[in-house]
Amino acid sequence: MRDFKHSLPMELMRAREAAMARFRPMLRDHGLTEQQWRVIRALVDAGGADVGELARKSCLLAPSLTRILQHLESRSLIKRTRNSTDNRRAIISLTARGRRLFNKIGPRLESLYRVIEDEFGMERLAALYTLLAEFYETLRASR
Amino acid sequence: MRDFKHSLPMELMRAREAAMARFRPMLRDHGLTEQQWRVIRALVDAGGADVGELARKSCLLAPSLTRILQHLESRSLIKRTRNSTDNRRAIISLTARGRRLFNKIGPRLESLYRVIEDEFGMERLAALYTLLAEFYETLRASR
DNA sequence: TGCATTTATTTAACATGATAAGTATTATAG
DNA sequence: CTATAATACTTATCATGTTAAATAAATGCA
Repeated sequence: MRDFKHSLPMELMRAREAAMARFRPMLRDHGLTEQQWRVIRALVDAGGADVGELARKSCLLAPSLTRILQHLESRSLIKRTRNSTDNRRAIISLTARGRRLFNKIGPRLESLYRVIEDEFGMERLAALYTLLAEFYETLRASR
Repeated sequence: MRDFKHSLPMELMRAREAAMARFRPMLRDHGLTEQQWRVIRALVDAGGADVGELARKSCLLAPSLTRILQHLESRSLIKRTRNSTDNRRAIISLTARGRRLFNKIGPRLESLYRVIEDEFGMERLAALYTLLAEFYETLRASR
């Protein structure tokens, strides 16, 4: 049997964890989890979205997102609007406070990211991105 | 700012999730989570280890591992022994039942893994492994 | 020896991951 | 129209992720 150390899901996890270890402390300093940050960032990117779209963009399962949105709403970082044509959908968007928080944290995370770029090299990083995207698409396509 | 879709941690997570989606149903059929399986597999690989070593090999945080070991022990899949020279350490090993479960599930997961190899290609898979390992080492080294 | 320090593991508290089931609203076949 | 199915969330439940603190045993050193 293939060596345990070469389990692909575990290698992907270790790589991800190595990266997140760089970002997590700063998010924590601002009272955010990495998942909460993903939601905020997805909202900046989309500028308002329903829960389903947000779940896809932030790679979160719907039940997790429900809880996260409750947290973010209680901190007044997001707000909910009703879609008048479809009352099942709740349209989520950032509050001014949410945008301010993004503007404060975003650049700092970007600079941490650039450190990784420098250490690992842009070319190899680009190669990694490409392989990851291809891997994802390959497995999705043949599902 | 860099496009949200190109967040490295998220790409790593998506790729991992795409792979795990193939494996998880079969593990679930046998009442195992992916983390429980990682522990069992690490124990087969090591043939008995203390909790710290097991945490490293299975990429689990100690508190998670503590709970997982309680579950596995209650199902009689693992057993604990005391290390006579250091009473802090608990030596964990598989029971006969644990080994039987591994022998039943292991080959089936292997064949699922080979499907992925076929779909994505051994060469690209090897390239991905290499990049992931290098990425992990790079970030670890400069921590 | 005696005691502060380190190491190994567990417990606690809160947040998310994963699956199934529930609820409300919209779409659709008959 | 209207019963029924599909859609969009939400709730519930159990397991794990993450951090901090607690516990207990081993080590180091005055």
